[in-house]
Amino acid sequence: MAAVSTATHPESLSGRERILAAAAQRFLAAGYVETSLRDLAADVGMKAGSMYYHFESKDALLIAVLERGMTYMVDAFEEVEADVAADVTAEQRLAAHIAAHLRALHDNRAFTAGHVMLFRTAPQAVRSAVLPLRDDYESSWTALLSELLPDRSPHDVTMLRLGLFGAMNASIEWLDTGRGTVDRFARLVADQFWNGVGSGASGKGTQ
Amino acid sequence: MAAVSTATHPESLSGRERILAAAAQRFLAAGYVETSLRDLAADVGMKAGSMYYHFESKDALLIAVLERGMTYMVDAFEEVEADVAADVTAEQRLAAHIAAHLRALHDNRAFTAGHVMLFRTAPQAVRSAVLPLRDDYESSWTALLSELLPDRSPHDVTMLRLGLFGAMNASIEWLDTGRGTVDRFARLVADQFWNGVGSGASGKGTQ
DNA sequence: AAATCTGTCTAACGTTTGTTAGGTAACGGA
DNA sequence: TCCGTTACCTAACAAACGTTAGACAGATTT
Repeated sequence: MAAVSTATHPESLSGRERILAAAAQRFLAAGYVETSLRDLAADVGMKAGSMYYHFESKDALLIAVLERGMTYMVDAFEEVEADVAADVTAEQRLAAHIAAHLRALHDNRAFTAGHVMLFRTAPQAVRSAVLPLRDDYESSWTALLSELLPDRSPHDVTMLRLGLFGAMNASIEWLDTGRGTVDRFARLVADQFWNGVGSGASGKGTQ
Repeated sequence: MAAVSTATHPESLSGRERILAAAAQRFLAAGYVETSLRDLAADVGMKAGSMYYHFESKDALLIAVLERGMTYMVDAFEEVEADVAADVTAEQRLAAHIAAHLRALHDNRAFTAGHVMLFRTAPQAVRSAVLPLRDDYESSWTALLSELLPDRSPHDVTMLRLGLFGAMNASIEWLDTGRGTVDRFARLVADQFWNGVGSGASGKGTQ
């Protein structure tokens, strides 16, 4: 499990943690290149040069942010696998994972959403540094979906996973944070993904 | 630095068009800020200053790219509405729109995918310039889904649309271009969205 | 032939950027 | 008391950026 929630007591954190939290927020809001180290330093009450005591470069700072973001996601996935009862249906198990993914995404928005938004355009060196963790998470999901959908080809499973990721991850662009909202969207996605939207009866039963 | 392969007949296009095409490609591949006007000029065999004869600023160039991208999408939508037969089922009509969206997305990848990837992080002035066109497209889809899913609340319809957009648009990050691949993914998305993935019979009937 | 328009180039400007070298105050252990 | 470590600051560096003004060749128009 990773570090503490930075949201509450910013002044009690070490310099390194404060930089990390501010960086995640600014990177997500404004993008990596458009965030200057001078602005970032001002956020935590430092001067730009001082941050090189904590991070060896701007790229290293981004790597730390992206890695923490992905760690949150991996932890959330494993937690569900550990907690889920043995007798749940496939639909329930999938719904639990969808809810966990979306909660992790919005709870530590700066880091996790940062990862989703920034990975693609990050410098090559940064991408390959973060890739292993990312691959871990993706293959966890692939394994899960393969197990739940035994009749589907591996190729279909991959595409379904990518489609599901797209639907969930895009929510960071429009979904207002708030547990109620996130959980509601999670139920909608899970129901839609499993039962579709066309059948007259939309599984509102689990309300 | 290496020059980018410009579309088909680069030398037959006007200077303005060549700049536009190269900009769309570079913006998508590398991002807006990380693309310099000097690199861009080199792509079309010019010097940076010369491009100010065609565009009044870098922002104006981005606006032109984003607007063209969204225009492609709007056109694709209207074309389906015009062509679709009167007696098709709701599922078929939706499938046609999904296929059209995905085809438009991948056919003019530089512009349309550019729009999807770049809008969120574009400078405020750019975003508000492109917003009207974007809103047009989104409300077309909202209207369509409301009509196809009369039992759903407007709020659910909006969320379903956003989820569907997320699933489709994320494909520009991983789907290898190629008509066959795109159409196959379109069928998968349409079937999954309408019928879900849980029912033992996965509507492979339309193969 | 003269004048105008078109499309490009050169050369520079002011600004901002990531990064580094060297300094300094506070503090804890020997 | 001396020493080393921790955590910051100051000041500067070279490079890259968007943008502009002015010049210039070729075509087109008058």
